[in-house]
Amino acid sequence: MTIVRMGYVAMSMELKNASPSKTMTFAQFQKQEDREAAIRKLERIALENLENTHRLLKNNLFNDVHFYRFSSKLIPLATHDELSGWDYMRPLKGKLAEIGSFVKEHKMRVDFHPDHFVVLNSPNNDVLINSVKNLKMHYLLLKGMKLDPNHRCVLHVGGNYKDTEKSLERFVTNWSDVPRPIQQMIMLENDDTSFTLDDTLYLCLKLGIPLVFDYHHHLAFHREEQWEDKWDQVVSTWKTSPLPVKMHISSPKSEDKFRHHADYVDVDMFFRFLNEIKGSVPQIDCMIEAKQKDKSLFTLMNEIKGRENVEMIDGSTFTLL
DNA sequence: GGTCGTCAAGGGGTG
DNA sequence: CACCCCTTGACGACC
Repeated sequence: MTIVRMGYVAMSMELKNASPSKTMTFAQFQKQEDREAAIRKLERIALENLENTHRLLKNNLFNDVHFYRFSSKLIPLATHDELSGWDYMRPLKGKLAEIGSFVKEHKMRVDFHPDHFVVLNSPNNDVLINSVKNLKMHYLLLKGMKLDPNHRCVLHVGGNYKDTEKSLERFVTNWSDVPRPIQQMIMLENDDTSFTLDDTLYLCLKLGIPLVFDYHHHLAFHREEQWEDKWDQVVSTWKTSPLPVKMHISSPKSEDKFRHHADYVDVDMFFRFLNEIKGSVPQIDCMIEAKQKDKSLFTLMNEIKGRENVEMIDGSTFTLL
């Protein structure tokens, strides 16, 4: 028996005018004559993004959804070089605390997926420094929400640079330059071009990092490894985590665009995975990465309802018998 | 009111 | 090395 809890990413296809990712480009910022006024504008945008995030969380509660990935674009230009003196957290404190209490009150799981230019295994030191800076922003956001930052940020391993082994070892070397509190915030995910489940598992076991298994990525990119043989080890990377095992679920757009995410999740593909791991963990949290976001979650739940080895708990959670 | 090029940020692949 | 692609949502210039 395993409890399965579904979540979705950042934005809603059903709630209107609720973007948590509004932005201002650096070009626009520079065009403003009055720098202080331009910074106030950035702050207004960030606050609006947080207000919409709060609306989305309330909407999630209404729809029985308790697992959600925040946008990583909440604060435009937060870590841009030209804005280094800006205390972007100051105007957001109140709203962040409010969001945090809401999350805790309703026992929701929330996390982040920083953008792809956060690369911890880069051979370029500036890239590493900027990556840590960006992760620090995520850390401060979680602290502002008064949430335990442990295992709230999922990352890819990074670049392969045509040498998997060296690139994995560079991850290990660079890892020691990452401050401890930020290390503890991180989870790693197998990707679809550079690092397989085996590669990622090597780092996770060596460095004590939880592994977020992406089933679609694994089908798109693997060597000889069978994921079923590795599953127990994947689960073991979560031993020290206060949170349930997490995975990503999505479906290929088409045969020739296999890596691209489809609008919805293929329920049969999902159950091929679930039936294999059923009973191996008390609970698993599945993050849906589909173009139709929350809409694909609701559609999938409707399809799941009809299956025989399923007992519904609520609109986004079920027991797999 | 709708469409399309552009945007801070990295890396992969091709020629 | 030059160039375009990936991926993402939103902005804003333009029609």
